[in-house]
Amino acid sequence: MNQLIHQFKAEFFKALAHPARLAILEQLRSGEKSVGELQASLNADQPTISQHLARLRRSDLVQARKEGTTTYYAVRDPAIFELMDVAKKIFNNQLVDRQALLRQLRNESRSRTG
Amino acid sequence: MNQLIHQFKAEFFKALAHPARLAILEQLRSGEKSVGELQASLNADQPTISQHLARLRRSDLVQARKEGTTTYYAVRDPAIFELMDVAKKIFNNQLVDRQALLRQLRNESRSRTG
DNA sequence: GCATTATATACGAATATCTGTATATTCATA
DNA sequence: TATGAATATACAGATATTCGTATATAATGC
Repeated sequence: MNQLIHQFKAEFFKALAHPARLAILEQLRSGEKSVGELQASLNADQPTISQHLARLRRSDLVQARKEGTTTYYAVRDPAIFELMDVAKKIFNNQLVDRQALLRQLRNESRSRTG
Repeated sequence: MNQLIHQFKAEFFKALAHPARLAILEQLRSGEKSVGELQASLNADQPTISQHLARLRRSDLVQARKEGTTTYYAVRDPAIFELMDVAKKIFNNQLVDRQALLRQLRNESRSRTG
């Protein structure tokens, strides 16, 4: 595959590569939220939230809708949640693997010493 | 969801957030590859490849298997490919949206001027 | 018009990541 | 044990990201 495509995809993953932005996307699972609502639920300060939202906008992960003075954000493509679910699955698999490894190490040390 | 979890997940996405690393993972779709093979197909220099592989190892995305002096790498969890496929889908959707937008802009300008 | 509320942007310092180059390690083999 | 091949690590300069703070914009009600 093309190097340029990988460049674009890397930008996409960079947009996801921050805890605050993942938290924002998680909040948006239940539908659109205003900046103020996001600010309250993540308890971060306002410019921080706006900056992360700008980053998410830059990669077209979210879209903004203005109503008077408040801006509502929503994810642009619900497939993003699908992506986050697969990521969660990978995460859980890793945890299971490590637990199995720990169990195995415990057993080996028991049979060596006992 | 917990801030610590988001921290871990962000680390995971950071591991994906580089064109060279995406290219490596793409190569590993067809099975394990040695460092030399990866180096050849991505045509990057050897320390670069090893460093990116180290980053992928750090997030447990790949596993290494040594055979004599060569190291073979493989993805640890095939769900990673599932993740990359979903990312590709999101990408394609974005492209479709932009094309539709362009078409719409063209039509509007035609009906205004013609 | 003025104050207020909600959100966005600017900017610099701190920190993290990347890139290239040099060097180290590990293994096989003569 | 000296050599070469394959891979890994160290490190420094360049670049990018983050974080906090200050300021700007935009809409609303008085």
